[in-house]
Amino acid sequence: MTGRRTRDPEARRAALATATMEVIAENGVGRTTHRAVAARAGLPLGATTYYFPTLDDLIAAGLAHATAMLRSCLDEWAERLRGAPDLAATLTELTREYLTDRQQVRLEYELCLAAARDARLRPLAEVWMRGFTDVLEPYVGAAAGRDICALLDGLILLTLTTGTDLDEPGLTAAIRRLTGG
Amino acid sequence: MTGRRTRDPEARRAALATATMEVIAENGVGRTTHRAVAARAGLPLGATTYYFPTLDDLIAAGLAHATAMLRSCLDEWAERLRGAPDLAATLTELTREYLTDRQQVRLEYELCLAAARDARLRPLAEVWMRGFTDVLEPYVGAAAGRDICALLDGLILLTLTTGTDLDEPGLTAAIRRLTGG
DNA sequence: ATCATTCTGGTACGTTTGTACAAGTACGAT
DNA sequence: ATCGTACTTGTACAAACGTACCAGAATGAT
Repeated sequence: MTGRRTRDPEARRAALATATMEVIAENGVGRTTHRAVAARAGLPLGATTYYFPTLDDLIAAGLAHATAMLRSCLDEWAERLRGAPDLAATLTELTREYLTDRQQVRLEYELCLAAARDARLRPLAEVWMRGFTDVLEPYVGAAAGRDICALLDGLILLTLTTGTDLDEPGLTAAIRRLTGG
Repeated sequence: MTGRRTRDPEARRAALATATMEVIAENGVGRTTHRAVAARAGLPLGATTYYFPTLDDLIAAGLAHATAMLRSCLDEWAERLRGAPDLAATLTELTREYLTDRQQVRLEYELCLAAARDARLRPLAEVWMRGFTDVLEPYVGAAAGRDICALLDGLILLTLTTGTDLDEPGLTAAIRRLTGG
């Protein structure tokens, strides 16, 4: 606790990671540049290379920050599911809420695609992929958990690419079927 | 049928679209450049801007070419399903085969993400999204068709990002559950 | 107070980028 | 044969790129 004002390296590092995440969500990994990140963070260009030697490092930091957000999102989901009387209905509602921030949703798929192309990023992508099935597992078992996760991912992708809305009753029914109900 | 040898504008246009598709699959939409496409097509740089005024046009042509391939892929799937005794098992087998070419799979998700970012590309993405559910609809109905499509998309994404193999028996069982069997 | 260290911010470099263009070549119509 | 049009290709250029670097300011240790 030093009460700094002018200098705060950790805050800068975090600000750069956040800004990178936002640029990735907006422009995609492939169009993420030092200058765009610096501008969004309100920091000079040199700050990006000072804290992250290469562009790949910067992007990895942005994606890591994104997975940290996803993880906290998962924690919230886990808690909401804990006391839920109707698992399928609750999952549907959570999905609906998740879809309100399309920027964030795009980010998730940017992460997946980046991990598909660069194996070093796979641990990050698995936080989301495996993390969600782990949340579901106690309720429905490992197999159904993975299936439901896949179903949600696919439906989210569908609404994202077609710009349509989620068919909530249909989703609830599908989840029930997958749980063997 | 003119038997040209030296000049063939349509062949060049097609070669550029194909090359663009390949570059997108390898590097992603965001890292697709005129020069990379020209090099892969074995054509001079100027050819890219002659046939496609801007980079966006070139990329759109590459994605359109990709959807054309996806459509023919869908046709093949439709035919294989037509005489299949066991729908779920056949779909699992088709998915397994589809996953052998990861480059092509990545391309599909590049298309989805590009469509999510640029509404003008949505008609292309819908060829795949809706096309597959249309193939399934006669067998399982519209709702289950969409759910199975989503399930497959999600599982394909999972295997793509984690680098793992498909759980074939699990997929077959999940499809059976979604069809109400 | 001094000093080594760490952080800051601006500038600079060589490369790669999208796009424009001009000079030249092939081809269909006449 | 010739002529206009369509195609070809190499080159050019300004902008943006990743990265390197340096002079200085702030900081903690002494």
